[in-house]
Amino acid sequence: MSEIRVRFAPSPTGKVHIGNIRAAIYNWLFARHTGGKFLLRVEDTDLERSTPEAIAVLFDCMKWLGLDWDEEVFYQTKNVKRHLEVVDRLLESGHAYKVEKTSRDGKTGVVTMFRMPKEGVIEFDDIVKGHMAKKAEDIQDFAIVRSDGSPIFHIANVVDDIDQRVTHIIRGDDHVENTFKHICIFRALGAPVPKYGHLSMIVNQQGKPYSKRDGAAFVGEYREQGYLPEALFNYLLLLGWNPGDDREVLSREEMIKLFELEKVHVTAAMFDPKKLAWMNGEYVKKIPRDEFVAELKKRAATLGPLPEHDDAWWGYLADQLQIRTKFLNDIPSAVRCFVSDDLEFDPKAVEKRLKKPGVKETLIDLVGRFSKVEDWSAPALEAVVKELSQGNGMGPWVHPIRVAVSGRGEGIGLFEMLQLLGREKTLARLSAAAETICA
RNA sequence: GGCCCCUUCGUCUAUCGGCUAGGACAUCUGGUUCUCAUCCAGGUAAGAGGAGUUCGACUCUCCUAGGGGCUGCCA
Repeated sequence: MSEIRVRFAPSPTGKVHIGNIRAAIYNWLFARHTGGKFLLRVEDTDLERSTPEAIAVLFDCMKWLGLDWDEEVFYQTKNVKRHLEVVDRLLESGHAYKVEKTSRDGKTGVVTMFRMPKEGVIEFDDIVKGHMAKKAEDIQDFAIVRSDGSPIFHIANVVDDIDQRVTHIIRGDDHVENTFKHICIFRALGAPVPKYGHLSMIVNQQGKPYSKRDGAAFVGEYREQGYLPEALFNYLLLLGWNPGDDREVLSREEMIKLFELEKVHVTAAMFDPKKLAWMNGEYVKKIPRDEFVAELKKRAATLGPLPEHDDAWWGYLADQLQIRTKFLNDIPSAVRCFVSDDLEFDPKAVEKRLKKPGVKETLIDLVGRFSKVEDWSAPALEAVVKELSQGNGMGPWVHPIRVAVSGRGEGIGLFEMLQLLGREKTLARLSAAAETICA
């Protein structure tokens, strides 16, 4: 059997780091591309942090991004007995020994150490970094069982990989040194050594590993901020890989078809929130209209009860809004004027557009003209203002109207806005602004 | 300190010895437009430094500098 089996093996801490999830993405794509299996192993040996809630967060993030896994979830804590059996074998074969040690924090006890070869070179061909070699003498013996009898990462990780029949280990760059050690364990156990691929880190502007101090570092934060999972997925994928041509926005199918581990970059990549934001906008534009309408209603509803409108009305609003929405979280403020009569007036816009001489008269005049419009539609309303402007630009009318009816200086096309608002609200708001706000 | 790895526009990157060094984001200019956004056209901007190999080097080799990782009874 030469079936490819990869795994994502996070320790659940309640948050999923973007660098970590990128490793999951690469593993997943590699498995899907090669027709192999993508396994999930929960390294839950830290009982303090590995709560059911933390594990739920992990599953949730993966589902959100569409990272589905094959076979049952493997829990590391359930394999402790195996880990210790294997350590016994290592002890018997002389590959491990017990010794009394004092730890950094002053605890003294007997730990089990793995005996590293004392000479020779340990080497492997890393799928992304190329040939790697290190003299065995440069690596110290290392602990595999704590003085309290619990297995340590190195042994647990290797034994689990053997038990899960993992063929390719794709993980973070920070594990390269461990890999030299782990290869020695595989060999001592007579187990086949898997292939390795080490992924570079995602770094901040200073070139240091990207952390929460640099901005949103966890998947959940992007979700809360209204990023689309497809955009985050696509962006993270591009941070260290590209299809070899100019394509950047890729469908999941294209990603699977094109992804090759050999083409993953060795160098660390700086996280650029601006490009992620751009990509999010690209994906927002791609949302099918009916889905966007549903999203629109859902988010508009956070402002209060939705006004009664037919599907055509919502569809029209969605058409106007979708191309100028970068983040779904921007929707509430953009639709506030349609959902609520309690407008939030932007002081700057009010100052600039309403508190000017003559504006009051203009608005009152417009109320008169608009009330005579029979067909309350964007083109008809535009015709009214066009006539007033006599080809000199509609700015002097358009801007005050916009602020008067929406409270804001920007938004969807004004006449589309008025059409959506309807005659009654438009006239009422124009009059109200003229009476109470204008100088 | 020791060991391992890395180095093309501000950022993500293309280039697998022929380069007038291409694309995207960001930025700037112009156009469209009632604002914002979209869209369209265009501009600025890069091979860390030094040797070598070669007819020819961003691409290969070496050195230097700079950066990162690891050096736990963490994972």
